[in-house]
Amino acid sequence: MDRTQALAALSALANETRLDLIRLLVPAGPDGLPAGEIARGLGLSASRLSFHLAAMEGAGLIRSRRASRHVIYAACPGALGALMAYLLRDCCQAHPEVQARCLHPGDGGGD
Amino acid sequence: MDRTQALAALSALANETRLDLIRLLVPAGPDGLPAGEIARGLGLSASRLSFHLAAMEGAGLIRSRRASRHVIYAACPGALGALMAYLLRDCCQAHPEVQARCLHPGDGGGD
DNA sequence: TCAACTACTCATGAACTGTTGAAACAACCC
DNA sequence: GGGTTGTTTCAACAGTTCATGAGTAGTTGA
Repeated sequence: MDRTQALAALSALANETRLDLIRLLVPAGPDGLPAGEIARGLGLSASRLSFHLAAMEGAGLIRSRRASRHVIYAACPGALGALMAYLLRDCCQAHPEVQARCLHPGDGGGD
Repeated sequence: MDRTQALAALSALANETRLDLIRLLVPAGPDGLPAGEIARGLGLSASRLSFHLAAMEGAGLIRSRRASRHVIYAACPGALGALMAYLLRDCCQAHPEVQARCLHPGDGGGD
């Protein structure tokens, strides 16, 4: 993942609705969920959901496929992991405290 | 780290200038760097730098202290780690593929 | 006190983001 | 074909973000 992709992914995630979207899609796994079900699950209008899904897909964090009249969306766990790897390694140069706090969030004081 | 803090941190990081800022400040460690040196290092005007520093500090990703006529800024590695822990655990529910790609970015195919 | 230095604040305008509702498109069933 | 369901696109609007430049405030040494 390069800087441009990381910025796109961060921009995509920096939104409450889209964070909810990830939280819903990640556990759904590769089978994903149809747009209508996502809209009902999050209480969003169709056009609003479509806007946010497009933003997420444009950033490479989710992917879509058509299944008859439904469009199924699924998270791309690899892209999410790659973003975190970018933040950890490229941005923070694998700083030990960042890494420790990331892996063991309960430890240590508040920074 | 709760959702509101995570959104603030993601919004702060979703900007090229501020990503550069982190990249500069993390290796500088707890000693940090004075604003003027950061401005020279990144080639930013004083007001533009101040705007972005305030955004980062508001999100809790950096902290400042006054040292005579200088203001010194330093990264908060704990906050960066906490953001990643939030993404990994709360958002992705510690999804194994996300975690694996985060820790071993070289492995596996493109997602 | 003054000048020099360092950093911040503020107003402005351009560009971007996100919500809404209407319209359009696509696939299905009768 | 006509109606129904599922989804996307579009235009309009409000709100936010960001770059710029001018002005302001705090610190230091003469």
